[in-house]
Amino acid sequence: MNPAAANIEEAILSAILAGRINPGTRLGEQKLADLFSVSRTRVREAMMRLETRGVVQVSARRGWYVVEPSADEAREAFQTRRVIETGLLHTLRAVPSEVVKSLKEHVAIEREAIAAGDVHSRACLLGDFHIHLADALGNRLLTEIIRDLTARTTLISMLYQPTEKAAESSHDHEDIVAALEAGDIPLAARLMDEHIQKVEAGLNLTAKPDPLAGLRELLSPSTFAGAPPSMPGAANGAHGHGHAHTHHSHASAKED
Amino acid sequence: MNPAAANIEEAILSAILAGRINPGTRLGEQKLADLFSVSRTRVREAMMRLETRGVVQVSARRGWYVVEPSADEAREAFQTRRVIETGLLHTLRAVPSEVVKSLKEHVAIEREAIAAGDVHSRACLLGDFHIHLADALGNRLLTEIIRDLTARTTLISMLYQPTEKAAESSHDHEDIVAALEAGDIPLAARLMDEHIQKVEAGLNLTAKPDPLAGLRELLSPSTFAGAPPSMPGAANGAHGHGHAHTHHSHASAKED
DNA sequence: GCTCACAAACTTGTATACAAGAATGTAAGC
DNA sequence: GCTTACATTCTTGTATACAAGTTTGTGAGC
Repeated sequence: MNPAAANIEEAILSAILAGRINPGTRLGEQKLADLFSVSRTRVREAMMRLETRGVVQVSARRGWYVVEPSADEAREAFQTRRVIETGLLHTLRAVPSEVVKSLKEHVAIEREAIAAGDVHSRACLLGDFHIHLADALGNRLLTEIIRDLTARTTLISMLYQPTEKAAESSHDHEDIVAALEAGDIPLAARLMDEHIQKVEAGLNLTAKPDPLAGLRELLSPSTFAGAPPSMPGAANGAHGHGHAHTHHSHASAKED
Repeated sequence: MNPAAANIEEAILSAILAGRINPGTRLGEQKLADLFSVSRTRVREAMMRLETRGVVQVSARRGWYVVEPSADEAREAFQTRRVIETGLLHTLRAVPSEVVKSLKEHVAIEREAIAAGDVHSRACLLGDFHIHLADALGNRLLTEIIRDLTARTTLISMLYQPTEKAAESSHDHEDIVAALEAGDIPLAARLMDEHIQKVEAGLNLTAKPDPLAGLRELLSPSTFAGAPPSMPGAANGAHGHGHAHTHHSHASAKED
């Protein structure tokens, strides 16, 4: 595969996994081409690959956009994750001690990031746990599948998750690792199942994603100070920033 | 997505699933472009997508080739299928009666094809069973993942499977459906696990795929009659077609 | 007769030019 | 002042031309 195109692909995917790119973000071909110092051809190649992997979409002659999964797609993604990750644990007969060890280390790093209030790496690490688990088994194919799925669920969380529950997720991870260490694989599988269901249940899938989310963010109170005078078309009720809307998107909303 | 490119992609994928394309087959850009009456650009688009999905590979300035999975990759693919398909069954609490019904119909069609000796559609249907099962659950994402995996395992079977075991596979399918109908989902999951393991065990993964398989086929006895006279470089031992080689590839070797 | 070096043909890799359409800005009409 | 029609600009869609490399074919030399 082309190294340059692979770089772009990987850069975008890992940015999504890290919660640095919001769903709905527009990815212009020329801008990416300039940024990576390659021609549009390469960028298009990377984008088409990402489209196949389900993380971006093209709108004809308008541009490439990071996907904004619908509620239905969100349910499918979570169901698929449950199927695969519990299936993974069920299939195992024993977990190698090195794997348990590296998972414990991962959880420790998670806790550290949470304790330190490091929102950014925390979000990244929480999603990474599952990838790490698959990776530890040495099945590259399965790892890649879970990685793509995690990118999806990360975006979903950013769209539908109203609150942060990082500590809780990390606690779940800890329990799963403990069960694995104790050799109680059915328990681990059950915990994993419950964990993913819990995360899904924490989402507000009835609230449709707000197509204006990006704009609203720009109009939030903190940025009002620097706003240009006499903003035209501020056809809003006068509640300052109120806007009774159940949904709000925030940068590092990833939870799992 | 581009309709023309999507057609090419789908045509190639379903040909693989049907066992009509052998692993290692070369897919020239220009030839495909002529065949589908599109430009190379579109063909390349489809090929890159298929590469992302793991069914073709490009060899620099030589061409695109249908993948020939290594023994390691074969193990990964089967492990992944076991994980996902048993996970799928384990996750279920109940199976809707319509799903059972459509699965029974599918198995009936399988048996018919086998009884009629219809090698071609039989191979296609056997792989289709699993896709059908996923599809019946209405999860498009999961269906697509299993579809791609099935393409992989089909190619693997064509490379490593020395014998045909179609009837056996269909019998397994029947048992699985029976368990589902009886509502005994854990049993169905166990049967599925055993089924996939059995298919994998039926492969000869120690025998390295023969890079000359395609050539050997062309030199098989049946085609010898019409062979051009005084074939140059027939540097073979004089055993007619013997060639003590553990592996031989045949067109419709798909088993599952 | 066999091997090796060179040339020709063929195939993918990449960039670029231009076409087609969408979004935006502008001005005329009511 | 507001709406609507049109022109402009920006972005992707597509094809094509050429570059780069691989394979095949040919002939000279031993």
